[in-house]
Amino acid sequence: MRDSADLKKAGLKATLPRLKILTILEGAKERHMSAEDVYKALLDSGEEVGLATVYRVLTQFETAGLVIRHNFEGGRAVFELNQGHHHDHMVCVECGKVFEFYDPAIEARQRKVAETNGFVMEEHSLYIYGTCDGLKKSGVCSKKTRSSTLV
Amino acid sequence: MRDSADLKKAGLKATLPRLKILTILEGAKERHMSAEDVYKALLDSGEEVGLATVYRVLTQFETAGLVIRHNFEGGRAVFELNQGHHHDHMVCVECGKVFEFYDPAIEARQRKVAETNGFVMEEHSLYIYGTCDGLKKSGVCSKKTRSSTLV
DNA sequence: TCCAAAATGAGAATAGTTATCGTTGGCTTG
DNA sequence: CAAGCCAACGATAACTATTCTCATTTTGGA
Repeated sequence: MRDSADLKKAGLKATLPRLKILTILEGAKERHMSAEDVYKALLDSGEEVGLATVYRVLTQFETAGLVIRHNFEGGRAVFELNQGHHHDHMVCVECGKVFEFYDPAIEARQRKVAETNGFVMEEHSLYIYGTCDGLKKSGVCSKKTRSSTLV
Repeated sequence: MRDSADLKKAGLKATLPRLKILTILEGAKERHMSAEDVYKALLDSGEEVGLATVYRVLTQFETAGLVIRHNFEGGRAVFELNQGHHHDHMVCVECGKVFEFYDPAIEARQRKVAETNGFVMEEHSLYIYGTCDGLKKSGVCSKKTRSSTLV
């Protein structure tokens, strides 16, 4: 559970809007939210926070390492709390759900490729797009209209 | 060298704007161009093509499999001619240059991960962001202001 | 050559995001 | 505990990338 101490540690004042946004990110059922999603969640819980502030704070959180920004297909950025352990993503193009995975072999090969080419890797992103058919059978994929949810 | 035959094979009329755009994509020094880049290149070579047409045609080319669209960090889409052989990308955050690579082991592991999780993979994208220090020594990295070129 | 259908170009419209600026609030000092 | 400074906020304007609209022009076949 993050609180004002985490904000101060990140060099940010512990203001009300920042704490509220942090709370939303922690309590959300979907770990990956767009700025708009966070804004709507705030409104739904009766909080008065401007959209501009949401964008501003999310960017500050990203800079501070508290959240990670993703640019999935579609041009809309999504954010997730940085839980410390790196992982990659599989995005279902049918239902828009995002699944996380970690593969040591892939990580190792990426470092190898960068090194071999004299490239100093700062970060990397790997997204697998497809349909969660197998998962769908178990009720996970709710089959919304394609690309309506995927951002 | 692509020509009107390739367009017809893709189910597209061989119109002048389409041929011009194809020519630009083939002749460009940078294989990865944004719609704006293509538009400017057309103007520079004295061609009269509207920006809307560039966007429209690039999307049609993508659908037809002639080009591949990438969403690098920064929210701007870039396009490259589809040369048939799949590859991933390393993007230099200093000079904006894009390097391509192909690693069979990574490809195999990705398929494995998708399969293991009951996920039917349609496509995937792997981007490594960093600095081409080693390459820079050999004069490849021109060290422009950071992120001005990277899109 | 003629025509219908498809494509184009100019500009309006949209979506997502960032910048501006007067007001508010957190926090330190007295 | 009050005062004040500066960072942060909220509303909204501005911006960037992209798509849509629609009147005009091309393309490719009859």
